[in-house]
Amino acid sequence: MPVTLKDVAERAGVSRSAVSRTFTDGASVSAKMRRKVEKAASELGYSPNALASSLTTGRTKLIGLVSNNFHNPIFLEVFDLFTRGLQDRGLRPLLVNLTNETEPDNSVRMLRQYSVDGVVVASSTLPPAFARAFRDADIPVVHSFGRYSSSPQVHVVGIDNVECGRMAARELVKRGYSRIGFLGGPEQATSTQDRFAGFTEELAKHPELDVSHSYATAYSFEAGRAEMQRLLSEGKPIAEAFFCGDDVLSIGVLSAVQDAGLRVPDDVGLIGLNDMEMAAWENISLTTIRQPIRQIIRSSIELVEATLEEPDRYPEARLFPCSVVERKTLRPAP
Amino acid sequence: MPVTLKDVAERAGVSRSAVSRTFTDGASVSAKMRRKVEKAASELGYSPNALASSLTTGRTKLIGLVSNNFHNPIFLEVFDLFTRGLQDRGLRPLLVNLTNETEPDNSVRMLRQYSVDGVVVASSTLPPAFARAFRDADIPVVHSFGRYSSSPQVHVVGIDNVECGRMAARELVKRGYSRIGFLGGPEQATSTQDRFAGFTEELAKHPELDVSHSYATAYSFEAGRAEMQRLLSEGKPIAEAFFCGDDVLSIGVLSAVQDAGLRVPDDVGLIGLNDMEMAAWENISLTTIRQPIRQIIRSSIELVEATLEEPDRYPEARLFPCSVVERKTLRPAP
DNA sequence: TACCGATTTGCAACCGGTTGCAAAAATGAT
DNA sequence: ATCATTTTTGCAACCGGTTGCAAATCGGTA
Repeated sequence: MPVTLKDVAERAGVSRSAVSRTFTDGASVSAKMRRKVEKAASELGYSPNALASSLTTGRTKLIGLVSNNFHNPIFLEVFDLFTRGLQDRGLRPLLVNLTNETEPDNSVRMLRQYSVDGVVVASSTLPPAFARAFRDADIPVVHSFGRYSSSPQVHVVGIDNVECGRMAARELVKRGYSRIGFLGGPEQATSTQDRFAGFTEELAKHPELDVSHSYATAYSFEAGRAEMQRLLSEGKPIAEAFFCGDDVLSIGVLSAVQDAGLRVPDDVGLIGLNDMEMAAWENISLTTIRQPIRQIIRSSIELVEATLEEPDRYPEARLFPCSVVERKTLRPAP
Repeated sequence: MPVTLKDVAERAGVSRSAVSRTFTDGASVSAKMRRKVEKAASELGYSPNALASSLTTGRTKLIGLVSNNFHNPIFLEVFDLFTRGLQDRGLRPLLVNLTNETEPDNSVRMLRQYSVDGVVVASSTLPPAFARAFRDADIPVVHSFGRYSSSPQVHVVGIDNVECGRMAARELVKRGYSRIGFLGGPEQATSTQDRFAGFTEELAKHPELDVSHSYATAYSFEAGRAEMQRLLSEGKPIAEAFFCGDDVLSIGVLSAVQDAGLRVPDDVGLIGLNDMEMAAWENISLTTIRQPIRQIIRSSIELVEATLEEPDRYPEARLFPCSVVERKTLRPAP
């Protein structure tokens, strides 16, 4: 039913190769030939089959976009930026939802079956081994928001989560809090682990402080809210200020705190991470650490594209600096 | 480099057809043959090339997922449900981000080039003609959240937006508001138009009421906030209660109202539409009309799958009922 | 053992394109 | 007009699979 190369060739009275050449740029076709073919093609409404051509060219222009975070609103922006960015370069995002799955095997097999040119793993929770599985299958891969390592085995683009942990700690210390809490995302998430590591490392310089920590089960509003409710219900006094693993957690925490009749920042201080759109809303006004999402995604796309050209490119880590955005959920420094 | 059918056939000492058959279910292969082939295949790490086979079978299992709403958090859930649902059925979502584009031509061409088996248009703003362009190109299509019509030309799954408009109007009348406002999404969006139509139709029964309307430029927090700020800055008294086109708009409106020092629901009443997760947050507690997202998406997937089997299936509209969820942004009925 | 029908297997053509190579046509110089 | 050179074109093989058909094998029965 659909019109093929052969149909166009017959209509134009030329060989199939001629038609193929007019649709591949850089090929040698005379102006006259091109006109003939284009006329026939447009009369028939022909457009070349990308998958058939991928068989011989070895390029599908498909990029696997693998993520496991479909509950954090920041990821809507992540998907928006990734899909737009890829489209603008003529690449097609094949979306893989990894919810409830932590082994790479299925995704690797599936994306190999579809001959994707490359893969972007967009996740701050999956371990480096996950992205490595793609490289081991000879699929170019970039891990966005992944764990930084001084000797990365795959390309990583993101932030230095350990440094962010330190940054949050310094901010809380500066403001004179003495009972300080870490309320992280899932304990298995690499970003949680790294932020916690930096946080405690920095606070170890201040042994007089009382430091506690706990974990939410996910990077989501509900999980943050539930974890704070649990802390409050234990009856023990909670920390004066918390570094929450992520803005959406912070906002959940905020709602639990307010429900309990406590005031922010007077009774409880909060600092988040991400600077999502909502953090700036008037009735939230979350003090947070800004993660430069747009730059990370742009750079990820550039890197994956470069890796398509040069598959054996030496693994690289690209880190972008974060900074504190001061709003209204931490008390001022004394 | 990657291992092909031929490699496996040679290793197992059988014909290529034999290998092909062991990997297509329903084909005639003896147990002995199957064992031989599977052994060779697993030794070589073979997995069949889905795109090559699509050439002869005519099925790619790719489904185009087309959307233009990457700013409304509800769509993160929409993408989550769609991708999971499609994956569970062995279908692969090829995501198309339509931001800033309203013509279907590019998407149709691109998705035809990739031989998608079907398309889901997930958008409450695009007109029926958009989805029709896919059907005109002989691509099975389902329009999710699209405009209902008594004689649909393509499959539509969603809600009766006109009825939702009526429902909101009845709710506001019931509570005794006399100055009533409609604050919709973009004026071109079909959902905005339909909700407004139902809303005014119902209010026409109460000529004593003072009804006004205005539009935000997008279904987003910022747009809702900006539009309410504009209304407030005009100096004229604003309505006592608003039907906002969508929850995320309502929340933007809410923040502008609170910034202005007004109290909800005492000074201003709000009713939204969607019942997104955030609407239930304690510090928002939005009274809203619940749209059954999960059912709509599940049904859309079932319908698109059915249409793959039966491309000439008669166009169908599937509508799901909505209901008011009462929280704290409307005053109680007198 | 010979014969019959049912299964299983391989051959070869095909899906919709691309591309190396050699033949054909066009171009330019003399 | 001739010839050398460059450009354009078609042939045919190939990409990685599938499938109709006929030949080969199998199992059972007479």
